Amino acid sequence: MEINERTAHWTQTLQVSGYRLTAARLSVVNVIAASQKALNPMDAYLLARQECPGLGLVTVYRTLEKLEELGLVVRVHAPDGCGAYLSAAEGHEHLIICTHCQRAEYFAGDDLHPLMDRVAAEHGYQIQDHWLQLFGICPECRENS
Amino acid sequence: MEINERTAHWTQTLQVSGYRLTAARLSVVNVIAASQKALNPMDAYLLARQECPGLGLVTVYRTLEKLEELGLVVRVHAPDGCGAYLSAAEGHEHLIICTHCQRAEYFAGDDLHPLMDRVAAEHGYQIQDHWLQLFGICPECRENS
DNA sequence: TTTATTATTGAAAAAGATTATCATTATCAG
DNA sequence: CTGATAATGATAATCTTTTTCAATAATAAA
Repeated sequence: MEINERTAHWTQTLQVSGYRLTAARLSVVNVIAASQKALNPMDAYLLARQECPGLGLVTVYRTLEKLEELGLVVRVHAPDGCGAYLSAAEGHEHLIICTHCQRAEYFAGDDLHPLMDRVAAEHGYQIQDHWLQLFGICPECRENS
Repeated sequence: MEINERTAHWTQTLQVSGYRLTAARLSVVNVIAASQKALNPMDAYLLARQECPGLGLVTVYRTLEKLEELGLVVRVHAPDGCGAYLSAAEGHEHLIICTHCQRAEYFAGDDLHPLMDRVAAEHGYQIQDHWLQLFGICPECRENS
């Protein structure tokens, strides 16, 4: 999705959901929607402050919470931290994350449902969700090292 | 692996690695090695205190850190928390975790290497690691609800 | 066994990250 | 414009994890 399209979608969703469009909130929306990298609250705070100088870190936390609740962003879990956020995928996709710079991309994987059904049957679990994530070094970071 | 076999293996590995075998450390080893569930430091602390009453929470953190460094336990990441530890699998396997009770089991999945190679090629990432985790309700928790 | 070395311990404090409180401000419907 | 109130940012409070440090206990050497 185009960045402008994404920010438009997010602001509209916020508005439709009864949330107000404030300068602080929009600065966080812009930063996250435009980022190719998973950002933690402090990252997002430092970037968004360039657009909204008075911004408080607490507002970043609150905005991320709302965006997640609306399904617009997802929290990214990685070996070195679990507090970063990324624009949500369209449809369910899997993630590949750069362990150097947190650049993340979605990919459409194999259909895991046969596997999930098999494991569910063999172990007796009722499966609710799954994660498939790859970790590695992105092309850009490979060059810079 | 049998629990006794596992604790023997862990204590031996600790010793061979130059670590001392203390009552506090062994109580944590016993608790984690015997647990079917992923335990966070506080869980492990409360259980291990039954065997070693004077135990301090800090020692649990330190012991888990060493066990992880030796590859004997792994840190489990889940939507509701990323600080729990589980006995490591023998060989690389994937995880299925109960979102109610943290019971976790390993399973041998499909070979993901073809997928990983494809994604690596398409996105230009040099892949280092991957996670495949399923989340659901274990048989026991299903009965109790 | 006894002793010396030093890794380990637990308590307390510190640091970091996240959440709650609250008076002030700003958005938006009317 | 104006009023209702959602949202803000500063501060404080929580919670988790790490650091510090003197006392203790495990191990190797005598």
